Amino acid sequence: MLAHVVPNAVPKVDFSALAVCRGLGREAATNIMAITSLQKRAAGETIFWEGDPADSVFEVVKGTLRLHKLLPDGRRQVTGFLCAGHLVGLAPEGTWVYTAEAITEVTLCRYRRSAFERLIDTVPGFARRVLTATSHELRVAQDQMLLLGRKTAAERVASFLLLMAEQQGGGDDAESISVPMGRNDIADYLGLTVETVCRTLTQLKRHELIELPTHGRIVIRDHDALEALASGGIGFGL
Amino acid sequence: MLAHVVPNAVPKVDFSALAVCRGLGREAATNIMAITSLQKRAAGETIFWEGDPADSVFEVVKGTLRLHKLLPDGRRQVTGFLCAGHLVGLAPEGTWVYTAEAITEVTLCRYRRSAFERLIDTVPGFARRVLTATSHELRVAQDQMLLLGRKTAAERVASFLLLMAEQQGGGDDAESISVPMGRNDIADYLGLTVETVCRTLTQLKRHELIELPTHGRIVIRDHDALEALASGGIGFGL
DNA sequence: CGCAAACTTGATGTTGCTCAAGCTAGGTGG
DNA sequence: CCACCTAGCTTGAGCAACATCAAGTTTGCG
Repeated sequence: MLAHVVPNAVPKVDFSALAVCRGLGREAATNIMAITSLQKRAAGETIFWEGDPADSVFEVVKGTLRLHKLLPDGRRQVTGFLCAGHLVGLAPEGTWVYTAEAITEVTLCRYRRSAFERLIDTVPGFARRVLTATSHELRVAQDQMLLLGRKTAAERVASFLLLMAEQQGGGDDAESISVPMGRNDIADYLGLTVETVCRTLTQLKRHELIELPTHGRIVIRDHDALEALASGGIGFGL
Repeated sequence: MLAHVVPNAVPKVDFSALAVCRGLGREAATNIMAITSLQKRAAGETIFWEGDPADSVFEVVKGTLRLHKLLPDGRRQVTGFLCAGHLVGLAPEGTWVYTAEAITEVTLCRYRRSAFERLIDTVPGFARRVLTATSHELRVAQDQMLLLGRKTAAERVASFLLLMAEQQGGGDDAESISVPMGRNDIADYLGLTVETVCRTLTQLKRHELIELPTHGRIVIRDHDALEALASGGIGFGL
């Protein structure tokens, strides 16, 4: 309907499929659609920078985003990867507290923050949905704190692979998962270096827990062993 | 020690001073007070365990809580310290995702979750307040991810001291901050060992950035230097 | 005053980082 | 269509930061 399309024309999108709309009535969904605009960004583009004024809320419609924070000397921590259905910018801070970049080509749905906040106050059930989403992010962040503070390199990589597998809602055996982010991104997400991530993946391959068929794809051969490894169980000499 | 107290029987607590009430009208505050119960816990007591069913929301009224997660082999990550005014248990998960323990003697205000959720849906502005609080937790968690993933031991300890100082809303010079948690807790919060925390504190003392007058108290002598250190600036040979 | 728990300090060990060098895949231009 | 070229990936050797192990030392409490 009133959805503004910026900057590239984006073909038919089913607005009622947007995550923010799920479970809401037709009228509420219409309210939301009325304040959206769609954007398409190429892989590698920056959506916003840490420190910039934040007047929008984004929903990822398609593709994958990477969020990160920097130290003055350039050390980087990736705080999360967002795939379709995730919201970013819910915090009522005045400025962004991380930088967001597109890993793949990305389609975003943008809401003006002020309008979004009005919805929170007026649409029944909407606040609960947003609160649930934020709480889930917080829970994930706490799991990541355990990983970063206390897990070994092998445990971190195993945890990451399982997280990716789960996100892609796979069955259990012989999952082939898509890994759109580069080794550098994985390393900065896990608090390791590229080299350590590579070496660990190679080891996992050698032990036949995974396969590395092509760039951007990893096959999980032994889900159970990865789980055991991820939570600090058996070591496999890793 | 499990002093379960009916609200009205505890005259000394000013309910309208509870964090959840701030900014709400008299009627809303009355609604909230009607669903509370007060608890007092001794230092060292566990409030709830990771994995236990979570049917409550707690507000810390007095004292300090410690939240942590465990790996099967006992490695521990402290995910946060909560002092007066903080809420815990907002996530709509069925079970607790961390363990909460009292560091000092603690006074808690307990809300039944179902009643709390009804407030979210019915009291104007309440959902926003809760969402704001949760978003803030998330922001803090992301800062901690940067710390755990990318900062050196000295940077972590400096960051921690500044965080404590800020929480106690001090002025800038010669702050004496209260550090109720033990070295072990600090270590598990920062992803270090007790020994490393001790050594680093000793070094900071040697360089006259801090003083260690008594247990449970630290004096910040050079706030600026600590800030520089915390964000990876100058090294001070640390 | 004595005791246990927490803290501090020292000596040694190991994980993951740094630096350095190939390797591979995918994209580009001839 | 193929050769080249570059960015990203992989592997290796040596090293440093922090962990581990092992004593002391202090503190607070009974």
